[in-house]
Amino acid sequence: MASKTEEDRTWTVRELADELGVTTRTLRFYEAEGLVSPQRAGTNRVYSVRDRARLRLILRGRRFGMTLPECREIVDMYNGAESSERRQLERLLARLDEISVDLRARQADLRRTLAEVADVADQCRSRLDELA
Amino acid sequence: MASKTEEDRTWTVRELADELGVTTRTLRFYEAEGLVSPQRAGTNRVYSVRDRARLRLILRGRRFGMTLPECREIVDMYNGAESSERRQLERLLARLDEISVDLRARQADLRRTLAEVADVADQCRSRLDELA
DNA sequence: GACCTGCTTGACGTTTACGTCAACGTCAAG
DNA sequence: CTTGACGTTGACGTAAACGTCAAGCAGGTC
Repeated sequence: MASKTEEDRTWTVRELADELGVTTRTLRFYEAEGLVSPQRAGTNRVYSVRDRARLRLILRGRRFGMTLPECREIVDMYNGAESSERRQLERLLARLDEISVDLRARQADLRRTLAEVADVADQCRSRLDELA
Repeated sequence: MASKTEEDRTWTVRELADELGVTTRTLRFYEAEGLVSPQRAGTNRVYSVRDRARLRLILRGRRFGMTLPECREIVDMYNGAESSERRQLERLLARLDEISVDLRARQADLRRTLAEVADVADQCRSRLDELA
């Protein structure tokens, strides 16, 4: 029996756009750029759970300042992990390593930034104390 | 005696651009946008240690996907911490709090991303093992 | 004094990532 | 059967963040 769980849920453009916090234009644009390929019900777009997952990945990439081509590279990789070509898998692993190096650098950068922000806040509080 | 340490070092546009990994155009653009205001030796720009610090902050912001206006807000705050107006300091503190909340969210986001990347890498390795 | 190097200021071009119409199809409700 | 609500595809517009000339000055050198 095909269990009809949330796996089968679908979304219209508007529904998904609203949920993801973007406009329908954005979703259509991403499709035109080949970042997602939702099914169609006649002429209308029907987004699947997988489509939604891809889009979430893309949007996260965007929040980190990645360009759309970069985002595409990432999402393409995610479903490339089921590849069966040895060569391909090795390239993927190498790329994943590069990415995680970059992400770790960003983490460190973030930590420093947070420390600095806290520092400035402390200076503020000191000044405020002086004024009291 | 004015100790002539590194505090007094200055840079030309090119020197600083090269060091920061941007073009001179970028530095001039940032100046036109009011993000930095280097001194002049005659007509030529002379960047100070402080200018450099501001620029590093701005560029870090950019790496995190902030817009230039957002970057400006940040750098302006950094030297606004020496303000003496109570009202101003309180506003600053509030804003700093917002920022650190945002940064923490990004941290969490980054952690998730790193975990996922590691996960995909594991899947890759599994597949490679199967192929052996 | 010609030449080169490095700086200057415009001014216009370009790319990215969408926004914003316009014009049209479609399906259920009244 | 018409009226919305929601969808569709172009096509053109736009803001941000620079890139890319062009034209010119300033100072050192051969």
